[in-house]
Amino acid sequence: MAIRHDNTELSTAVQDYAKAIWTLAQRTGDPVSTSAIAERLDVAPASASAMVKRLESLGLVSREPYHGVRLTRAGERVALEVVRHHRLLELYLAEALGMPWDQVHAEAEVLEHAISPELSELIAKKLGDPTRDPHGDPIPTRDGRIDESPTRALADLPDGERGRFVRVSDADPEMLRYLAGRGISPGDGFEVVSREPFDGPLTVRFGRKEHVLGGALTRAMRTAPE
Amino acid sequence: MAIRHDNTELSTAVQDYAKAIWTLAQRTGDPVSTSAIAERLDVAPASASAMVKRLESLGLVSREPYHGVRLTRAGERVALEVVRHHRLLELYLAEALGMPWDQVHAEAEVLEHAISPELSELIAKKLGDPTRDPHGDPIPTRDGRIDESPTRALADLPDGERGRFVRVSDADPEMLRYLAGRGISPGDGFEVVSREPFDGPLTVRFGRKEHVLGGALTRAMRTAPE
DNA sequence: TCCAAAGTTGAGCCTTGCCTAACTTCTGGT
DNA sequence: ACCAGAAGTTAGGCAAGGCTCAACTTTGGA
Repeated sequence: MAIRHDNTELSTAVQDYAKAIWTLAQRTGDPVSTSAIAERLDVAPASASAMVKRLESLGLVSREPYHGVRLTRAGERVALEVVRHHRLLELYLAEALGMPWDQVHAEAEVLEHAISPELSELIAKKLGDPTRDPHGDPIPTRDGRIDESPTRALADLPDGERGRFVRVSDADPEMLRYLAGRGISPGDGFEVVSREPFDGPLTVRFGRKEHVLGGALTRAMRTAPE
Repeated sequence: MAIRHDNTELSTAVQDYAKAIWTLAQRTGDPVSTSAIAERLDVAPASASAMVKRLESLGLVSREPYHGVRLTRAGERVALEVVRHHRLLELYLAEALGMPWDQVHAEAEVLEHAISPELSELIAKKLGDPTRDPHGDPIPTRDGRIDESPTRALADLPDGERGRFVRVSDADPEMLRYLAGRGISPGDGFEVVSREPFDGPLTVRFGRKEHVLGGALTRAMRTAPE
């Protein structure tokens, strides 16, 4: 039985499902529910159910009917390869080609399915085999490993807590623009100065400057201990 | 009636048909036959016939049943955009990323359908808005113009003729490797020293060195007057 | 003028990916 | 311990995209 080492024969839909399942499994490690997949990919639950069966027949997931789905090692490799492509591309487009940050995600979303493994390695080499993309997300290695130290949402930190802002979702260009406009980037240290009650804004100091940041934003911003 | 300025909504098959028709029309300018398209794309004539009707309904070709097909201006724009993408990508992959020449074509064949107009312009800018790709093929401009000065096959030149080797088909990696290995590149001047009869090899001088080149090769090598 | 080659049409197949509707299974609150 | 509602699955279907073969029509050169 041949083991698949190349995603090129998998439809982009299949790759997207693998990626979605991987992402959803990230937080908890638990099996991923059909409805979560359906919601994330914006399809009907029945469609997700059917596609998941397809992935199973491809050996990419193991499935316990009614109890969710997990990626097999093969499925994880597929997902990590897509994620690696995506993050390398984001970094490359922004850094080597000067593409505006808020366009980078959409472009990578398409190209991640189109580039060959060879090209992705050339890009990685050109970038000096980076381990993080511009959003602070870790880049899986060629052989399917990834640094997944857990992070906490900025919104969940108590007053006075210090930490390092490590990453922010790449899916919302607005946030990127907003943070970039304020000079805040992944890697920066910070201290939570104060928080308003009832999901109110946080006041956070980055370097010398204090910023007042709203709820949606501080929930998207992930932090690590200093 | 909206004029389409973006290929992204056209399937890659449609784009490939437009490109094929454009390429086939290059030599003669005459309408392109169904069988020529079918052969080039390696499908049955009936398939090509059907697809061509689809292109017609998209306004990309005008068709005279039984008498071939021509690209409309809109169709030509589509084809030229794909060709521009392809050639920019080839150049970029080879030059900026150091991808081996013989892989460049296959990679570009896929990516030409995936990159956004924005990315293609960033690439063009990075390359200094080049007018020729590594094979010597002219690169269409953003607005759909292309330098199409006619060329002659090296094989067709008489003894003693001088000229400039301007381009070679990018479809055959073998030829590229072979020529590169001998230090012959598009742009080089040459003189035909002698030719053997019955489709025999040509002896051609490039700079100081004389090379003996076979029929298939010298038919693929296009030349311009010095 | 006639016939072979080229082109077209018709019928159909297969894959992908999605949907809705109806059914089944699970789960938590009483 | 039960059962209602939530979550998941199956069944049936549809539309688009591309392709095939077989049979028919048109064309154009000998």
